Amino acid sequence: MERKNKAPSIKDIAEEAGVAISTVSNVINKKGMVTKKTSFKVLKAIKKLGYRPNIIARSLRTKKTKTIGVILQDISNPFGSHVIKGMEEVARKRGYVLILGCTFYDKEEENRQVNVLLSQFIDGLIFISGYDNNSLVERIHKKGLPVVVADRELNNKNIPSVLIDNKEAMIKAVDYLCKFGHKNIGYVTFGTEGQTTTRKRYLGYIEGLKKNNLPVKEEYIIIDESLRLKETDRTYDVMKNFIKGHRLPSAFVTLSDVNAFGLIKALKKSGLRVPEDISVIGFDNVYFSNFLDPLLTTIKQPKKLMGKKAMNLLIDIIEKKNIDDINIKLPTKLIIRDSVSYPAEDNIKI
Amino acid sequence: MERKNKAPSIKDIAEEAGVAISTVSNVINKKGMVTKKTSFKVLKAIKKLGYRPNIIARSLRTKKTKTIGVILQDISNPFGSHVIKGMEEVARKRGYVLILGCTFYDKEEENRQVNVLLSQFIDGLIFISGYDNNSLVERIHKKGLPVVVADRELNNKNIPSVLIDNKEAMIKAVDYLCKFGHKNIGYVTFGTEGQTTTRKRYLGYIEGLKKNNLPVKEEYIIIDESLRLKETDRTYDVMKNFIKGHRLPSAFVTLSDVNAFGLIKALKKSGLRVPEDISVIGFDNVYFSNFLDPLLTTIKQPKKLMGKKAMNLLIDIIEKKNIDDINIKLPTKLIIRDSVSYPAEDNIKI
DNA sequence: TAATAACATAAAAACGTTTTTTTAAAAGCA
DNA sequence: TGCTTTTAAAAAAACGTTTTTATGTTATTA
Repeated sequence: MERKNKAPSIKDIAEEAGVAISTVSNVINKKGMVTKKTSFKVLKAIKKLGYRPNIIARSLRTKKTKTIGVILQDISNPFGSHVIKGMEEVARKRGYVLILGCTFYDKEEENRQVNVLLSQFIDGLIFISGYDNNSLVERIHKKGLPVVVADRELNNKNIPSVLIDNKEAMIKAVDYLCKFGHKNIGYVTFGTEGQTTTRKRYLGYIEGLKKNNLPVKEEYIIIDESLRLKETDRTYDVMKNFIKGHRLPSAFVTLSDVNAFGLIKALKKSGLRVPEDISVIGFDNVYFSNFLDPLLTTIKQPKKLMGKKAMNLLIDIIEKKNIDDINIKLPTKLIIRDSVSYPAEDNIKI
Repeated sequence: MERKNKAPSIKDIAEEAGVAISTVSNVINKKGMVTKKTSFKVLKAIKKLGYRPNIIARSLRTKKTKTIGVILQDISNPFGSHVIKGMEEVARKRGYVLILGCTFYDKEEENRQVNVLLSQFIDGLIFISGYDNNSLVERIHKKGLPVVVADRELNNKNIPSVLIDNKEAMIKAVDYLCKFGHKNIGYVTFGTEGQTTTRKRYLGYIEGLKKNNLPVKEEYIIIDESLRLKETDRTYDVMKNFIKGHRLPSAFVTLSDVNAFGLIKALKKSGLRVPEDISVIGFDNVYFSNFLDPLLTTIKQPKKLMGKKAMNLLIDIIEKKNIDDINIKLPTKLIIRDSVSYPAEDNIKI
């Protein structure tokens, strides 16, 4: 009397409807020729048994999984989470599913993740803001797996990408400070190599100074690898320390908003006012930039849009749609708020 | 002369090594009996051809996909992204892969997502902070698919869950304000029904007042459904508006930190000081709570831990490990910073 | 030494689809 | 009518694994 409660298969439907398996398949996929009458019978059986195609079996046969892998460094970072948000939205709407892998800034982990995902499991891969592991991405690309790189500049223009112009954006930031008459502009970053974003932004900072006929002063450039991980916390610690005993510039540019947050906290705790004593400008326009005190002046990156564009591009490639440009460049914008003002008397020292 | 560049299959390995397919399988899975010698031959062939098992085919046979679905409302929310971070970490370490679905607070979307994931595709499902769609989760549970609910209280204690005690936590917040002598304590939330978190926290607020012999004053309770989406922005707008023309309490409790951020901005823009004029207490201990001005006093939720616990619980269930308790309760903690002080003269009105 | 047990491997079946091939019936045409 | 073409459906093959069953050695035992 007992009955196995297995999910019905296409075979069960075929039996129930009294037709062949292939006919059921044809009905499901609207392929081949099948009369209204048989189609109806099949549809009825499907409904009756509550049948759902097994996507694993389907994938095995079609070699398509409708699954897209996304590898990024840290999902809890506000930049990353907004990019993912855009990706997820597009994937879902286009019938794909998104699988997420975080590398936590670990190069080995990046390799491992790629290997996991590459096991003939995903239809395509998006790399977002990993290391400049050109060889890794190129290996995948050569293998024939559709891949898109987001927020990272590759030399190989054959690899599809979605980017902003980090250098140009950073020049904008420096220009803006110069308009206020700042002559001593510091820079806070966790590195100038490794990732194209950090490198290009640093280059933009340097070029911005040159463009405005300002000398590069090493003493105002803080490069600290340890900021990478707990970005805001560490920036606070490092800058708190830096502030005592160092000459300070009249303004700081930071690699990203989260660094700016830490910097501003450090400045305030040291008795300095922002922007009256020191101006600060961020990068990213993270949501909370607009709730800090002072509201943070920053460079806006279209985070969610970047995610959407990257996902659309990838799926277009997977589905062999016509594509005009595989290297998409997104605009940035200076968001003027309250953290920049005129320089105080030159070069404060506590 | 042309050669198909297909990935090698187990069959190719068998041929290369001169053994049967089943033997190769046994070597790969360390099952059955196979001599060192054959094993070596097989391993050599695997290496030579760069063979990797096709997980789709494996899944079809074993009925295990090593894939876990996670449904949450919004990945860009700092609470959600930290929970996911914890989940991803555990999943990865235990050999699973995480697929992500966002519902954006849309009940229909929630249903759709579940249906997508349920197509015999995932080994288990984690629901985090969705609507009180008891029936939905129970349907899944009854179907036999391992499921864990995080950050949401269900009546049915047979369904595994990982939670905090929202009510008790909120009472702590009210208690703390009362210790400072606050008699008029307001509450800001986007709803008191729908999600258990919002309901329980509201109940905690009410019970906290009672416990401290304070009357519930409707005039100080702001419930605004629109806060749900752009939480901080909307809270700012709504509270900015509320502040003019209303009597204000001497302190506010908020549903979550992101609401507190908006509230504080609104208070400041209205010329009020926090905490000198009005005290504010948040909920979540989002990373940026520690960089606001003033640093936000708040209730800490172990976000990442919640993600880890939920994922571990789910995988334990999937792998039929021994489990002592399927309803895990995580501790909360009051984090004392700078946004709470003694009440100013009673009841400010601008 | 012959029967049996243990071991190592091979062969075949199964998972649930899609795709290709085959078959049978109906329709079209000279 | 008899032959070809078209149409609809069935049957079989294939996808790449794991699992079950079968087979042939070698070792063990009486």
